[in-house]
Amino acid sequence: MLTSLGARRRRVPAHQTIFREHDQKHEAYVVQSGWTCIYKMLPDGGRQVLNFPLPGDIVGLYNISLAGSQFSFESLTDAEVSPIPLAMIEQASTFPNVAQAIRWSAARDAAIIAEHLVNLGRRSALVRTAHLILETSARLEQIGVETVDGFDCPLSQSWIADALGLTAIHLNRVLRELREAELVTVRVGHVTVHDYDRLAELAVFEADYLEPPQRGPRSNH
Amino acid sequence: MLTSLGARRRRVPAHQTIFREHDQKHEAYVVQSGWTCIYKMLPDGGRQVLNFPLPGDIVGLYNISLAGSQFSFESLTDAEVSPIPLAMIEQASTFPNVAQAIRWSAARDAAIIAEHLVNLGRRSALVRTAHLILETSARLEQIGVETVDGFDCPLSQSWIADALGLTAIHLNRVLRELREAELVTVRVGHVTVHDYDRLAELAVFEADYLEPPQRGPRSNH
DNA sequence: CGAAACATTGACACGCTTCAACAGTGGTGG
DNA sequence: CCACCACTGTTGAAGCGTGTCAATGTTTCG
Repeated sequence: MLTSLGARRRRVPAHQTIFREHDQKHEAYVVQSGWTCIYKMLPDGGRQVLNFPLPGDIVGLYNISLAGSQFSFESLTDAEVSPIPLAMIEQASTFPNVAQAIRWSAARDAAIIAEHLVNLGRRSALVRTAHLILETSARLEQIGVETVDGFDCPLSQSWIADALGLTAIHLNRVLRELREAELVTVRVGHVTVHDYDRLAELAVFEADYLEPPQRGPRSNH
Repeated sequence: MLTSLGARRRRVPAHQTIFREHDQKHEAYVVQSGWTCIYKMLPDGGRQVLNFPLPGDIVGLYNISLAGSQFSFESLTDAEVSPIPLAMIEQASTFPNVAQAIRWSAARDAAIIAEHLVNLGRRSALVRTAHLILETSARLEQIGVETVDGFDCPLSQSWIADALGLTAIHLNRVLRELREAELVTVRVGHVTVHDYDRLAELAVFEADYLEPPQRGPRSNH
């Protein structure tokens, strides 16, 4: 598991920046506990959240290949992260398991961000809000969180809105609509899913892009 | 150079699908010539373009780490692509130069798609159209195309609109606006840049995310 | 307790989509 | 060779989804 990559653990209080856009080359991190966020700021003060990395996710893998970081990384709750030495990534090949784990993580991140792109480009506010909720639910389930009727979620409406490319005000209205349709209720620290099936139908949600590759019969080669 | 990765070259006529979303595990490709496109389709017929891979770009690197492809890959013009054997990617570590090149390509792709996410989430239609034009110009310049006053560009307004999350109709109006502001003219096969500086100012365009890492003094480690 | 962050609601404006119509262009087959 | 068709581009009018501005309630936390 990737969570075993980091020998050191660093405790990070809530709402602290771990690295910032345009920072010089530096380490990658594995999130060990807590909720975090990667985002880009615009000159006009706008903010676009790229993803909410959860425990087990690697952040900043590509910082080592670019001149500087392309986004900021911040804790949303109290969290723990483990720095991954640059050398381990550049020489990951000598540890095939590590190399495989890193490739899988990178592939999954790319798939998530691509899905977010589809979300912003081609889905209505209602549908993409539903989609993000379901994606988050599926990711939590993958790391062992019980999500049958919902899940604890520390995200404020501002953060969710910044991930969905909406204003917080409009997101609030969208959440009301989802609540009044008895699909899902998003409250301070908790998301309650009332009707998973109808929610998934609304969001046209397919979780396949989050799943690890099949361990079954290998393809031809 | 990555363009030397592929021993075989495959000619592909315009508007041909090279691989499709949900296809089983298969090879990655290096684009050798021509314009191509990666996109995802929605059940309602909507289409979101993720990127327009150009010569030198690697496509489908992550297909090998996921159960199936997450997007479709198609030629927009007559093109040439070189398949990269799966084995070469999985054992890239034994060829440090190849491993480094692949990491760099993956990092750049991630940076481009993240920038597209910001584009869709937080910029107006006018600004993000300008941004895409400038990004394309910068990428062409990197591969040796002369772009001082513009560049040849086979993209139809439909394709551009599907990359920007707009309708083709609205994109048409946006292009008219850019033309009437004497910033840039987008025509059938050619983009003419009238005033690069004002266009870059409008788009708040910073090309740093496209640049290779500095070869200068290394950071501390 | 007080302050700051977060959530909620209303009214209004505007950007983008939708629907509809038509022109230009290139390719194809009769 | 030309008529036709599919695709692309262009324009107008109207509707609606989302943003903006403003105000108030609510929760959290020092």
